[in-house]
This record gives sequence, structure tokens and C-alpha cells, in this order.
Amino acid sequence: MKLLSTTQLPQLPPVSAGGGMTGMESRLPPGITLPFSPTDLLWRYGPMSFSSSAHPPPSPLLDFKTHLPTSLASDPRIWSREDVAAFLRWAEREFDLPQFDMEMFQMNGKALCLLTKSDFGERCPGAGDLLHNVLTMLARDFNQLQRCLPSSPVTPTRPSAYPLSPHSHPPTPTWVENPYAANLASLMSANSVTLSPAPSVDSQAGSPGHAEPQTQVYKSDSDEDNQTGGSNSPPATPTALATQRLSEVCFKDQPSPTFTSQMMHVTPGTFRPAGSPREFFPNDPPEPNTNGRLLWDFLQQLLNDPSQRYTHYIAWKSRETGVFKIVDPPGLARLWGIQKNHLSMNYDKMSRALRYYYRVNILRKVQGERHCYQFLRNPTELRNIKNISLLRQQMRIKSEPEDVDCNVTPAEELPTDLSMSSMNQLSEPLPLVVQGILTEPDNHRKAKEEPLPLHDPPPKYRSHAYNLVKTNQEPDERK
DNA sequence: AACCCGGAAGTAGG
DNA sequence: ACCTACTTCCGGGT
Repeated sequence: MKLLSTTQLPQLPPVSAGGGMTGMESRLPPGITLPFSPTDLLWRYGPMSFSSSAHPPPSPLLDFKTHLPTSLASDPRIWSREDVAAFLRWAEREFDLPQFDMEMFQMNGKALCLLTKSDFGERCPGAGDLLHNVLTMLARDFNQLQRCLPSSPVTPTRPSAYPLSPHSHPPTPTWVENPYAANLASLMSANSVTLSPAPSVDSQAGSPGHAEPQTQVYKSDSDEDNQTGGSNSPPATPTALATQRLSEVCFKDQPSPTFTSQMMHVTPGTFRPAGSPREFFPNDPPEPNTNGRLLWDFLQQLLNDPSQRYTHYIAWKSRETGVFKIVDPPGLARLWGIQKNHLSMNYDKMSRALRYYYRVNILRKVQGERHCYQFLRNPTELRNIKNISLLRQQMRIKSEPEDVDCNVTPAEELPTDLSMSSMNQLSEPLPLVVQGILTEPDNHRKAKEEPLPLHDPPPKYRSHAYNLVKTNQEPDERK
């Protein structure tokens, strides 16, 4: 495609014409290439190169590693049940712990890695933290090793920048960098997913079930991506890639009751996470997923382009808070149209799609500022949500009325289906309600929006939130 | 006029 | 056939 000739990022995979966008390339402005191909699924590409400088400090438990049974693989995620048992036995000896109830650990390494500190605590009171930490360290060490490999599925990350869903968790220092949590997150993400082959790696990866705001340490995939890619790396699907590994959740030290209980729903055995790395679990059933890029992902990609090639179209106003501005609405719409192969795409249509994100709290409008929106969730979270969404029905995550009191919204309970039909499917009004979006406009609005650092909730937004609730409560009336 | 909003219906891919 | 994530169109408000 012609754009490539002027490309600033030669290494960028071409927006292949062969991908079905014949003729469309010509619509791309000179020097601009989409970070991915609509059909070539760039996001399937492996992660970018890693910067070795981003390595976290050596693990304090590193030395323990040398005592690990040699039969155990470096990566706990690929341990078999037997390996897990061996690991536990080893831990008992190594740390002089009381005997574990092996019945509580009938799982493979992948599943083990999905356990939160709280989960461990419940399974082996007193040693939960320790086990969790050890496992985290092992995974981190492994990840670090991986980073040295060109095709490693893990990319370096840097502390994230923007807070995820403001409504789901306060912008506290929580999401500030926490190497361990981050590692765990990456660990978890890598494990959790059973994703489908292609987009799996990137576009969706999240590990299901753990996006619990209170316990998460958010990292911005975007940021990571930027880091990852370096100024010259291809923007192949940074978000997704980073997301997968850094995944959704990094658990903090403080246990979250809510989270814990929720985790119980998603712990291995009861829940089959989607999107595990193919390399580890090639036999895992593929997860249904969108073979196309999602709008929010698309925007993230542009926003986080390491080379900042799209700042003329869209740019962060405040990465920390997820606020961005569409600098060139028609231009961005065009790019989106190219991406989706909808040549008649315009800002009006694209913005409609954006507005659908309001309903699921992925985005919100920045009041009073034209073309300004705010991400309420980070990519990682979004991916998690996606997974949760897929599981929602089978898991029937519950919404108890009491949940309404929590202003923290479990990401997994958020509706992710943008269609009206899905809302009708909800047996209960809970997602929105649970998420603190309110049963009642004002009260909830407060709970939900308070965390938002920048802007006050617009009146319209409030009413919209209210409508959403109504929507959930009276599904039959819609449509 | 441009933007913004959200309802309604349609669509493509999974 | 069904679901998701839009896409398309539109009337109405700012």
C-alpha cells in the first residue's frame, strides 16, 4: 500500500490491501498507516521486543527457586497437577509449613496461578500469602526470562498510567506500580486465558474473573504498550498484548472480601478461564471471540501508538485519567471505517458507537469539551469484562441487593454486551446496579463517579445512567 | 451548523 | 438460530 512507502514505521506490518481493504489504502492520509490490518489481524502478531531495562528488581525469593524440585518447570503455569502437588510438598518443607490439604489444590499450575492471595488464604490459612508470593516470584522470574526472548509473549511494562474505571475503583495509589502485583497480573493473565487462537493473544486476553477493582492494581496497557514498542516497534496490537500479560488484575496485599468471594466463582474448577496462551495449552478449546477489532481497542491502539503517529487524529488529554480528545473527528472516523471496511463511516456513526460505550461504562463524555471522552476502564479491564461477559450466563453471577451498597464495581459484573438484546437477557438488574451505577440516579451517580478525577458528571450522563438502570429493570419495555 | 444524545432497526462475523 | 458489536438512520436537544 502506498502509505507504507512514507511510513514512519517501516517495521509496521502493512495494512494489507490483501486483507480485504482493496482500494481503501488510498484513503489513508500520507504517512499514516493503521496499526493493524483489518483482516490481517495484526494483533495476532507476537509481542514486540522487550526492553531489558524494564526488569523489575530481583525477586527476594529468587534463591528459593534453586531449591525447587528439578522436575518442576520454571513456569508454574505449565505445571501439571502432580507438579502442583510437588510444589506444595516442597513449599511445606522449604518453609516449614503445616501440611496442606491437597484436596484443595486439585488443579494444574495454570489454575494454581489463578488463585488469589485470598484464595490461597482460604485453602491454607496462614500460608496463603507465602504461597502466593512464591508463586508470583516464580512466574515473574520466568517472565523476566521471557522478556529476553524476542518472541516472548510478555512485554515489558511500566507503571501504568491511567486508572481504570473510576467508578469501579477509586484513583488511589492502588494502581500505582507494584512490581509483584504486576507480575502476578502478568502471570495471571497468561494463565487465565484460554483464548482463542488468533485474537487471543491480544485482543482478548484477559483472565476472566479477576477484575476486581478493589484489589486491582491497574496498569495501563497503553502505557505498557508504549514502552514495549519503543519508539520503533510496530504498534501491532499493543494493548492486547500488554493486556494479556499484565492483565487485569494485580492483587494487592489487602484481601478484598468481595473479591475473594467472587474469585471463588472463578477459581479453577468452577470456571474455565478463556484465553490461555496457546503455547501452553494448545488443546484448550478456543474461545469465541471477535475476529475484528473493537472500537475501544482501536482507539487505544491509536492513542498508545509508540510513535505517536495518530496524534493528529486522537490524543490523550490525560492519560492518567483516560481522557482523550478526538482531534480530527472525520479523519478518525475514516480510519475506523478503513479498519472495519465501512467506507461510509463518518464521525456521526462512529460517535454513535462510542455512545454505546456509555451504557457499559467503557466510556463517558467529557462534559463541555468537544470530542473529548474518557475511558472508564483500561484495556485490561475491558478484556476481562469480555471474558466475564461470556461467562456471565453460566456463572450467573449474582447480584444481591446488598451489592448495591458497594460502590466498587466488580468489573466482571458489568454488562459488556452493547446490544439491547443482552440487556433483556439479564435475569436481574444487577450488573449496572451492582456496579454502582445506581438504582437511583443521584445516589449512585455519586458512588460511581466520585472517583473520577477530572470531571463532574454531566446532568445528561446522570439521566442516562438512570435510564440504563431502568433498562435493566425493565428489559421488556425496551425494544 | 456542528455536536451530542439515544432509540430503533439492520448487519456481519462468530 | 442466536449473540455481540457495531452500523445506519434519525428526531430531538444544546
